[in-house]
Amino acid sequence: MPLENFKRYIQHHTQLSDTHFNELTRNIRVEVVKKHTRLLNQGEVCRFSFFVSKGLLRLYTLDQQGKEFVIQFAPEDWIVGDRSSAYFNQASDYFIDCIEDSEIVFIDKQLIDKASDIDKNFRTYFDTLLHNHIRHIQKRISFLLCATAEQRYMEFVNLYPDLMLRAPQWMIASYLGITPESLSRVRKELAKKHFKL
Amino acid sequence: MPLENFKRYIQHHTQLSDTHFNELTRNIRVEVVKKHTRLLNQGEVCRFSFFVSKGLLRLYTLDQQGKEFVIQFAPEDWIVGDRSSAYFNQASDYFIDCIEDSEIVFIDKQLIDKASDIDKNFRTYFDTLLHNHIRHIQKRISFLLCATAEQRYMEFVNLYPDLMLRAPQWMIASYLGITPESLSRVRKELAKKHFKL
DNA sequence: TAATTTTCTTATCATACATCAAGATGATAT
DNA sequence: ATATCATCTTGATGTATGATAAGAAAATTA
Repeated sequence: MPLENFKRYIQHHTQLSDTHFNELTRNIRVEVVKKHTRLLNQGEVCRFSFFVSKGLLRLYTLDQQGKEFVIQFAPEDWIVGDRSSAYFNQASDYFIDCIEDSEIVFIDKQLIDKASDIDKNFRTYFDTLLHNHIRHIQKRISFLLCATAEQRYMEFVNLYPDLMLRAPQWMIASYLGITPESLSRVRKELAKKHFKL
Repeated sequence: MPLENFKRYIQHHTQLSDTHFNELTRNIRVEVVKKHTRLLNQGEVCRFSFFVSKGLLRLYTLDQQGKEFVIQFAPEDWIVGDRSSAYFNQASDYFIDCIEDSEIVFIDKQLIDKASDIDKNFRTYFDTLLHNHIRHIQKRISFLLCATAEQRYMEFVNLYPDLMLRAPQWMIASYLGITPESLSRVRKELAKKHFKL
Protein backbone atom coordinates (compact mmCIF):
# COMPACT_ATOMS: atom_id res chain seq x y z
CA MET A 1 0.00 0.00 0.00
CA PRO A 2 2.45 2.64 -1.11
CA LEU A 3 -0.31 5.24 -1.48
CA GLU A 4 -1.69 4.94 2.03
CA ASN A 5 0.04 8.04 3.36
CA PHE A 6 -0.80 10.07 0.28
CA LYS A 7 -4.44 9.07 0.60
CA ARG A 8 -4.57 9.99 4.26
CA TYR A 9 -2.91 13.29 3.49
CA ILE A 10 -5.25 14.14 0.61
CA GLN A 11 -8.41 13.12 2.43
CA HIS A 12 -7.36 15.13 5.43
CA HIS A 13 -7.30 18.27 3.32
CA THR A 14 -10.07 17.66 0.78
CA GLN A 15 -13.37 15.82 0.48
CA LEU A 16 -12.17 13.24 -2.04
CA SER A 17 -13.99 9.89 -1.65
CA ASP A 18 -12.16 6.54 -1.72
CA THR A 19 -13.55 5.80 -5.16
CA HIS A 20 -12.47 9.14 -6.51
CA PHE A 21 -9.07 8.82 -4.92
CA ASN A 22 -8.59 5.44 -6.53
CA GLU A 23 -9.66 6.76 -9.89
CA LEU A 24 -7.34 9.75 -9.56
CA THR A 25 -4.30 7.69 -8.66
CA ARG A 26 -4.88 4.74 -10.97
CA ASN A 27 -1.80 5.54 -13.06
CA ILE A 28 0.04 7.73 -10.61
CA ARG A 29 3.80 7.44 -10.44
CA VAL A 30 5.17 6.29 -7.10
CA GLU A 31 8.81 5.44 -6.60
CA VAL A 32 10.87 3.94 -3.86
CA VAL A 33 14.18 5.74 -4.05
CA LYS A 34 17.52 5.15 -2.38
CA LYS A 35 19.41 7.68 -0.29
CA HIS A 36 21.44 10.03 -2.51
CA THR A 37 19.06 9.67 -5.46
CA ARG A 38 18.65 12.94 -7.30
CA LEU A 39 15.08 13.88 -8.22
CA LEU A 40 15.82 17.26 -9.81
CA ASN A 41 18.99 18.60 -11.42
CA GLN A 42 20.03 22.21 -11.72
CA GLY A 43 19.40 23.26 -15.33
CA GLU A 44 16.44 20.91 -15.76
CA VAL A 45 12.83 22.05 -15.90
CA CYS A 46 11.03 20.85 -12.78
CA ARG A 47 8.04 18.86 -14.03
CA PHE A 48 6.86 17.48 -10.70
CA SER A 49 6.11 18.32 -7.17
CA PHE A 50 7.23 15.51 -4.91
CA PHE A 51 5.05 14.28 -2.09
CA VAL A 52 7.18 12.55 0.52
CA SER A 53 5.20 9.65 1.88
CA LYS A 54 8.30 8.26 3.59
CA GLY A 55 11.84 9.53 3.98
CA LEU A 56 13.46 12.92 3.64
CA LEU A 57 14.39 15.21 0.75
CA ARG A 58 16.33 18.42 0.47
CA LEU A 59 16.20 21.26 -2.04
CA TYR A 60 19.49 23.13 -2.45
CA THR A 61 21.57 25.22 -4.78
CA LEU A 62 25.28 25.69 -5.52
CA ASP A 63 27.12 29.00 -5.66
CA GLN A 64 29.93 29.80 -8.12
CA GLN A 65 32.50 28.15 -5.87
CA GLY A 66 30.45 24.97 -5.79
CA LYS A 67 29.37 25.44 -2.19
CA GLU A 68 25.97 23.99 -1.30
CA PHE A 69 23.14 25.97 0.25
CA VAL A 70 20.08 24.13 1.51
CA ILE A 71 16.88 26.06 0.83
CA GLN A 72 14.34 23.59 2.16
CA PHE A 73 13.93 20.19 3.79
CA ALA A 74 10.97 17.93 3.10
CA PRO A 75 10.22 15.12 5.56
CA GLU A 76 7.08 12.96 5.54
CA ASP A 77 3.87 14.67 4.42
CA TRP A 78 5.68 17.59 2.82
CA ILE A 79 5.47 18.53 -0.83
CA VAL A 80 8.55 19.96 -2.47
CA GLY A 81 9.38 21.21 -5.95
CA ASP A 82 10.50 24.29 -7.85
CA ARG A 83 7.29 26.15 -8.57
CA SER A 84 8.76 28.89 -10.72
CA SER A 85 10.63 26.43 -12.90
CA ALA A 86 7.44 24.41 -13.35
CA TYR A 87 5.25 27.44 -13.96
CA PHE A 88 7.53 29.28 -16.38
CA ASN A 89 8.95 26.15 -17.97
CA GLN A 90 12.42 27.40 -17.19
CA ALA A 91 15.62 25.72 -16.07
CA SER A 92 15.73 25.32 -12.33
CA ASP A 93 18.48 26.77 -10.13
CA TYR A 94 18.01 23.95 -7.68
CA PHE A 95 18.75 20.32 -6.98
CA ILE A 96 16.48 17.95 -5.08
CA ASP A 97 18.15 14.95 -3.42
CA CYS A 98 17.06 12.16 -1.10
CA ILE A 99 18.69 12.33 2.31
CA GLU A 100 17.15 8.99 3.35
CA ASP A 101 15.69 6.04 1.46
CA SER A 102 12.32 7.48 0.55
CA GLU A 103 8.98 6.82 -1.03
CA ILE A 104 7.88 9.56 -3.37
CA VAL A 105 4.58 10.35 -5.11
CA PHE A 106 5.04 12.33 -8.31
CA ILE A 107 2.53 15.15 -8.73
CA ASP A 108 2.32 16.92 -12.06
CA LYS A 109 0.06 19.59 -13.53
CA GLN A 110 -2.11 16.97 -15.23
CA LEU A 111 -2.83 15.26 -11.93
CA ILE A 112 -3.87 18.52 -10.31
CA ASP A 113 -6.19 19.34 -13.21
CA LYS A 114 -7.72 15.88 -13.01
CA ALA A 115 -8.19 16.21 -9.27
CA SER A 116 -9.73 19.64 -9.65
CA ASP A 117 -12.25 18.25 -12.10
CA ILE A 118 -13.27 15.60 -9.62
CA ASP A 119 -13.41 17.87 -6.59
CA LYS A 120 -13.52 21.64 -6.68
CA ASN A 121 -11.93 21.92 -3.24
CA PHE A 122 -8.80 20.56 -4.76
CA ARG A 123 -7.78 23.66 -6.61
CA THR A 124 -8.49 25.70 -3.50
CA TYR A 125 -6.33 23.41 -1.48
CA PHE A 126 -3.40 23.72 -3.83
CA ASP A 127 -3.87 27.46 -3.72
CA THR A 128 -3.66 27.31 0.03
CA LEU A 129 -0.48 25.30 -0.22
CA LEU A 130 0.94 27.95 -2.52
CA HIS A 131 0.15 30.73 -0.09
CA ASN A 132 1.53 28.75 2.80
CA HIS A 133 4.69 28.40 0.85
CA ILE A 134 4.88 32.16 0.32
CA ARG A 135 4.28 32.81 3.99
CA HIS A 136 6.98 30.36 4.89
CA ILE A 137 9.70 31.75 2.65
CA GLN A 138 8.85 35.31 3.64
CA LYS A 139 9.28 34.39 7.23
CA ARG A 140 12.58 32.82 6.28
CA ILE A 141 13.75 36.11 4.76
CA SER A 142 12.84 38.02 7.93
CA PHE A 143 14.77 35.51 9.96
CA LEU A 144 17.85 35.61 7.80
CA LEU A 145 17.75 39.40 8.06
CA CYS A 146 17.05 39.77 11.78
CA ALA A 147 18.09 36.73 13.75
CA THR A 148 21.40 35.47 15.12
CA ALA A 149 22.72 31.98 14.42
CA GLU A 150 21.35 30.80 17.75
CA GLN A 151 17.85 32.22 17.14
CA ARG A 152 17.77 30.73 13.67
CA TYR A 153 18.77 27.34 15.04
CA MET A 154 16.01 27.41 17.64
CA GLU A 155 13.47 28.37 15.00
CA PHE A 156 14.71 25.49 12.88
CA VAL A 157 14.29 22.98 15.71
CA ASN A 158 10.81 24.33 16.18
CA LEU A 159 9.88 23.95 12.50
CA TYR A 160 11.50 20.56 11.95
CA PRO A 161 11.51 18.94 15.41
CA ASP A 162 13.17 15.65 14.49
CA LEU A 163 15.51 16.72 11.71
CA MET A 164 18.49 17.28 14.01
CA LEU A 165 18.50 13.50 14.38
CA ARG A 166 17.93 12.65 10.73
CA ALA A 167 19.95 15.09 8.65
CA PRO A 168 23.73 15.54 8.90
CA GLN A 169 24.66 18.65 10.81
CA TRP A 170 26.53 20.25 7.94
CA MET A 171 23.29 20.31 5.91
CA ILE A 172 21.43 21.97 8.73
CA ALA A 173 24.25 24.48 9.10
CA SER A 174 23.91 25.19 5.39
CA TYR A 175 20.16 25.76 5.82
CA LEU A 176 20.88 28.19 8.63
CA GLY A 177 23.51 30.04 6.63
CA ILE A 178 26.41 29.20 8.96
CA THR A 179 29.32 26.72 8.97
CA PRO A 180 29.09 23.27 10.61
CA GLU A 181 31.71 24.41 13.13
CA SER A 182 29.56 27.35 14.14
CA LEU A 183 26.49 25.17 14.50
CA SER A 184 28.46 22.81 16.71
CA ARG A 185 29.40 25.76 18.92
CA VAL A 186 25.87 27.15 19.01
CA ARG A 187 24.63 23.76 20.18
CA LYS A 188 27.33 23.59 22.83
CA GLU A 189 26.32 27.03 24.15
CA LEU A 190 22.66 26.05 24.22
CA ALA A 191 23.48 22.81 26.04
CA LYS A 192 25.12 24.88 28.77
CA LYS A 193 21.87 26.81 29.07
CA HIS A 194 20.01 23.45 29.22
CA PHE A 195 18.26 23.76 25.89
CA LYS A 196 17.19 20.24 24.89
CA LEU A 197 18.01 18.60 21.50
CA MET B 1 -5.60 61.19 -15.58
CA PRO B 2 -4.52 59.40 -12.46
CA LEU B 3 -5.23 55.99 -14.01
CA GLU B 4 -3.08 56.46 -17.08
CA ASN B 5 -0.14 54.44 -15.78
CA PHE B 6 -2.35 51.73 -14.41
CA LYS B 7 -4.11 51.46 -17.77
CA ARG B 8 -0.84 51.24 -19.67
CA TYR B 9 0.41 48.62 -17.24
CA ILE B 10 -2.74 46.51 -17.43
CA GLN B 11 -3.06 46.70 -21.19
CA HIS B 12 0.58 45.79 -21.57
CA HIS B 13 -0.07 42.53 -19.77
CA THR B 14 -3.63 41.66 -20.79
CA GLN B 15 -6.02 42.16 -23.68
CA LEU B 16 -8.42 44.45 -21.82
CA SER B 17 -10.07 46.96 -24.19
CA ASP B 18 -10.42 50.66 -23.32
CA THR B 19 -14.13 50.21 -22.74
CA HIS B 20 -13.61 47.27 -20.47
CA PHE B 21 -10.86 49.03 -18.61
CA ASN B 22 -13.11 52.01 -18.00
CA GLU B 23 -15.90 49.80 -16.81
CA LEU B 24 -13.57 47.91 -14.50
CA THR B 25 -12.13 51.01 -12.91
CA ARG B 26 -15.28 53.09 -12.70
CA ASN B 27 -15.32 53.01 -8.90
CA ILE B 28 -11.73 52.12 -8.31
CA ARG B 29 -9.96 53.71 -5.38
CA VAL B 30 -6.98 55.86 -6.29
CA GLU B 31 -5.17 57.98 -3.75
CA VAL B 32 -2.50 60.61 -3.84
CA VAL B 33 -0.53 60.02 -0.67
CA LYS B 34 2.17 62.03 1.07
CA LYS B 35 5.59 60.76 1.97
CA HIS B 36 5.52 58.87 5.29
CA THR B 37 1.89 57.83 4.87
CA ARG B 38 1.28 54.35 6.18
CA LEU B 39 -0.78 52.08 3.93
CA LEU B 40 -0.60 48.93 6.05
CA ASN B 41 -0.01 48.48 9.76
CA GLN B 42 1.44 45.45 11.49
CA GLY B 43 -1.45 43.59 13.12
CA GLU B 44 -3.97 44.66 10.46
CA VAL B 45 -5.34 42.34 7.81
CA CYS B 46 -4.00 43.40 4.43
CA ARG B 47 -7.08 43.98 2.26
CA PHE B 48 -5.37 45.48 -0.77
CA SER B 49 -2.51 45.12 -3.13
CA PHE B 50 -1.09 48.52 -3.97
CA PHE B 51 -0.19 49.42 -7.53
CA VAL B 52 2.34 52.23 -7.52
CA SER B 53 1.56 54.49 -10.45
CA LYS B 54 3.92 57.15 -9.11
CA GLY B 55 6.27 57.24 -6.16
CA LEU B 56 7.90 54.63 -3.98
CA LEU B 57 6.73 52.30 -1.22
CA ARG B 58 8.47 49.96 1.15
CA LEU B 59 7.31 46.84 2.96
CA TYR B 60 9.11 46.17 6.23
CA THR B 61 8.88 44.52 9.61
CA LEU B 62 10.13 45.22 13.13
CA ASP B 63 11.97 42.79 15.36
CA GLN B 64 11.51 42.55 19.14
CA GLN B 65 13.98 45.37 19.71
CA GLY B 66 12.02 47.63 17.36
CA LYS B 67 14.64 47.50 14.63
CA GLU B 68 13.30 47.84 11.08
CA PHE B 69 13.97 45.33 8.33
CA VAL B 70 12.98 46.20 4.78
CA ILE B 71 11.62 43.20 2.91
CA GLN B 72 10.71 44.84 -0.39
CA PHE B 73 10.72 48.14 -2.27
CA ALA B 74 8.02 49.06 -4.76
CA PRO B 75 8.75 51.87 -7.24
CA GLU B 76 6.55 52.78 -10.23
CA ASP B 77 4.74 49.88 -11.91
CA TRP B 78 5.24 47.53 -9.01
CA ILE B 79 2.48 45.90 -7.01
CA VAL B 80 3.03 45.31 -3.35
CA GLY B 81 0.97 43.80 -0.54
CA ASP B 82 0.98 41.00 1.99
CA ARG B 83 -0.46 38.05 0.14
CA SER B 84 -0.61 35.63 3.03
CA SER B 85 -2.37 38.13 5.26
CA ALA B 86 -4.91 38.79 2.50
CA TYR B 87 -5.36 35.14 1.62
CA PHE B 88 -5.67 33.78 5.14
CA ASN B 89 -7.40 36.86 6.56
CA GLN B 90 -4.75 37.04 9.23
CA ALA B 91 -2.94 39.90 10.92
CA SER B 92 0.04 41.00 8.90
CA ASP B 93 3.60 41.02 10.26
CA TYR B 94 4.44 43.94 8.00
CA PHE B 95 4.12 47.66 7.51
CA ILE B 96 3.82 49.41 4.17
CA ASP B 97 4.94 53.06 4.04
CA CYS B 98 5.40 55.69 1.36
CA ILE B 99 9.00 56.73 0.89
CA GLU B 100 8.01 59.48 -1.59
CA ASP B 101 4.78 61.33 -2.33
CA SER B 102 2.99 58.67 -4.33
CA GLU B 103 -0.06 57.82 -6.33
CA ILE B 104 -1.56 54.49 -5.45
CA VAL B 105 -4.22 52.31 -7.06
CA PHE B 106 -5.97 50.05 -4.55
CA ILE B 107 -6.50 46.51 -5.83
CA ASP B 108 -8.74 44.18 -3.85
CA LYS B 109 -10.05 40.68 -4.38
CA GLN B 110 -13.32 42.00 -5.74
CA LEU B 111 -11.54 43.94 -8.45
CA ILE B 112 -9.57 40.91 -9.54
CA ASP B 113 -12.73 38.80 -9.69
CA LYS B 114 -14.47 41.48 -11.73
CA ALA B 115 -11.50 41.74 -14.08
CA SER B 116 -11.33 37.98 -14.46
CA ASP B 117 -14.97 37.90 -15.47
CA ILE B 118 -14.32 40.47 -18.17
CA ASP B 119 -11.13 38.92 -19.47
CA LYS B 120 -9.95 35.40 -18.77
CA ASN B 121 -6.31 36.36 -19.27
CA PHE B 122 -6.59 38.38 -16.16
CA ARG B 123 -6.57 35.54 -13.72
CA THR B 124 -3.66 34.02 -15.60
CA TYR B 125 -1.79 37.26 -15.37
CA PHE B 126 -2.26 37.52 -11.65
CA ASP B 127 -1.12 33.96 -11.38
CA THR B 128 2.02 34.89 -13.26
CA LEU B 129 2.57 37.78 -10.87
CA LEU B 130 2.24 35.37 -7.98
CA HIS B 131 4.84 33.02 -9.40
CA ASN B 132 7.16 35.88 -10.20
CA HIS B 133 6.90 36.88 -6.61
CA ILE B 134 7.83 33.40 -5.46
CA ARG B 135 10.78 33.32 -7.81
CA HIS B 136 11.92 36.66 -6.54
CA ILE B 137 11.78 35.87 -2.84
CA GLN B 138 13.41 32.49 -3.38
CA LYS B 139 16.28 34.18 -5.13
CA ARG B 140 16.47 36.56 -2.22
CA ILE B 141 16.90 33.64 0.20
CA SER B 142 19.73 32.20 -1.89
CA PHE B 143 21.42 35.59 -1.89
CA LEU B 144 21.07 36.11 1.83
CA LEU B 145 22.55 32.65 2.35
CA CYS B 146 25.40 32.76 -0.16
CA ALA B 147 26.46 36.29 -0.96
CA THR B 148 28.67 38.83 0.78
CA ALA B 149 27.46 42.36 1.56
CA GLU B 150 29.21 43.60 -1.60
CA GLN B 151 27.61 40.99 -3.86
CA ARG B 152 24.20 41.68 -2.37
CA TYR B 153 24.63 45.40 -2.93
CA MET B 154 25.55 44.87 -6.58
CA GLU B 155 22.55 42.61 -7.07
CA PHE B 156 20.38 45.29 -5.48
CA VAL B 157 21.65 47.98 -7.83
CA ASN B 158 20.91 45.63 -10.67
CA LEU B 159 17.34 44.96 -9.52
CA TYR B 160 16.44 48.53 -8.57
CA PRO B 161 18.75 50.69 -10.74
CA ASP B 162 17.62 54.10 -9.51
CA LEU B 163 16.78 53.40 -5.90
CA MET B 164 20.22 54.31 -4.59
CA LEU B 165 19.24 57.87 -5.52
CA ARG B 166 15.69 57.76 -4.19
CA ALA B 167 15.72 55.82 -0.95
CA PRO B 168 17.81 56.74 2.10
CA GLN B 169 20.85 54.57 2.46
CA TRP B 170 19.87 53.20 5.84
CA MET B 171 16.76 51.64 4.27
CA ILE B 172 18.81 50.03 1.57
CA ALA B 173 21.25 48.76 4.19
CA SER B 174 18.29 47.29 6.03
CA TYR B 175 17.11 45.55 2.84
CA LEU B 176 20.59 44.08 2.40
CA GLY B 177 20.77 42.91 5.99
CA ILE B 178 23.69 45.14 6.96
CA THR B 179 24.16 48.42 8.88
CA PRO B 180 24.24 51.80 7.12
CA GLU B 181 27.88 52.14 8.16
CA SER B 182 28.75 48.86 6.46
CA LEU B 183 26.94 49.91 3.30
CA SER B 184 28.90 53.13 3.31
CA ARG B 185 32.13 51.14 3.50
CA VAL B 186 31.06 48.69 0.82
CA ARG B 187 30.33 51.63 -1.51
CA LYS B 188 33.68 53.19 -0.71
CA GLU B 189 35.46 49.94 -1.56
CA LEU B 190 33.55 49.63 -4.81
CA ALA B 191 34.33 53.24 -5.71
CA LYS B 192 38.02 52.39 -5.43
CA LYS B 193 37.45 49.58 -7.90
CA HIS B 194 35.59 52.06 -10.16
CA PHE B 195 32.16 50.56 -9.77
CA LYS B 196 29.65 53.22 -10.80
CA LEU B 197 26.64 54.38 -8.71
C1' DT C 1 17.79 82.70 5.16
C1' DA C 2 18.71 80.52 9.39
C1' DA C 3 17.62 76.73 12.36
C1' DT C 4 16.76 72.06 12.99
C1' DT C 5 16.65 67.45 11.84
C1' DT C 6 17.98 63.65 9.15
C1' DT C 7 21.38 61.29 6.67
C1' DC C 8 26.01 60.02 5.43
C1' DT C 9 30.86 59.32 6.35
C1' DT C 10 34.87 58.04 8.90
C1' DA C 11 37.46 56.23 12.81
C1' DT C 12 38.06 53.15 16.69
C1' DC C 13 36.94 49.23 18.96
C1' DA C 14 34.12 44.90 19.74
C1' DT C 15 32.17 40.57 18.28
C1' DA C 16 29.98 36.90 15.73
C1' DC C 17 31.15 33.94 12.70
C1' DA C 18 34.59 31.89 9.18
C1' DT C 19 38.73 29.42 8.21
C1' DC C 20 42.19 26.14 9.05
C1' DA C 21 43.83 22.21 11.31
C1' DA C 22 43.76 18.09 14.17
C1' DG C 23 41.78 14.60 16.73
C1' DA C 24 37.52 11.89 18.14
C1' DT C 25 33.57 9.64 17.04
C1' DG C 26 30.52 7.24 14.26
C1' DA C 27 28.92 4.95 9.79
C1' DT C 28 29.75 1.95 5.70
C1' DA C 29 31.93 -1.23 3.06
C1' DT C 30 35.08 -5.09 2.44
C1' DA D 1 36.28 -7.29 12.61
C1' DT D 2 39.11 -4.06 10.11
C1' DA D 3 39.74 -0.53 7.21
C1' DT D 4 37.89 3.48 5.16
C1' DC D 5 35.31 7.32 4.89
C1' DA D 6 32.19 10.85 6.52
C1' DT D 7 30.88 13.55 10.34
C1' DC D 8 31.37 16.06 14.55
C1' DT D 9 34.01 18.61 18.00
C1' DT D 10 37.43 21.70 19.71
C1' DG D 11 41.14 25.12 19.57
C1' DA D 12 43.79 28.90 17.46
C1' DT D 13 43.56 32.61 14.52
C1' DG D 14 41.50 35.73 10.91
C1' DT D 15 37.98 38.72 8.91
C1' DA D 16 33.69 40.85 7.81
C1' DT D 17 30.51 43.26 9.83
C1' DG D 18 28.39 45.47 14.13
C1' DA D 19 28.36 49.21 17.77
C1' DT D 20 29.48 53.57 19.25
C1' DA D 21 30.63 58.19 18.59
C1' DA D 22 31.47 62.52 16.36
C1' DG D 23 31.68 65.57 12.63
C1' DA D 24 30.19 66.81 7.67
C1' DA D 25 26.71 67.17 4.39
C1' DA D 26 22.14 67.37 2.92
C1' DA D 27 17.31 67.95 3.45
C1' DT D 28 13.43 69.84 5.79
C1' DT D 29 11.13 73.31 8.43
C1' DA D 30 10.44 77.76 10.33
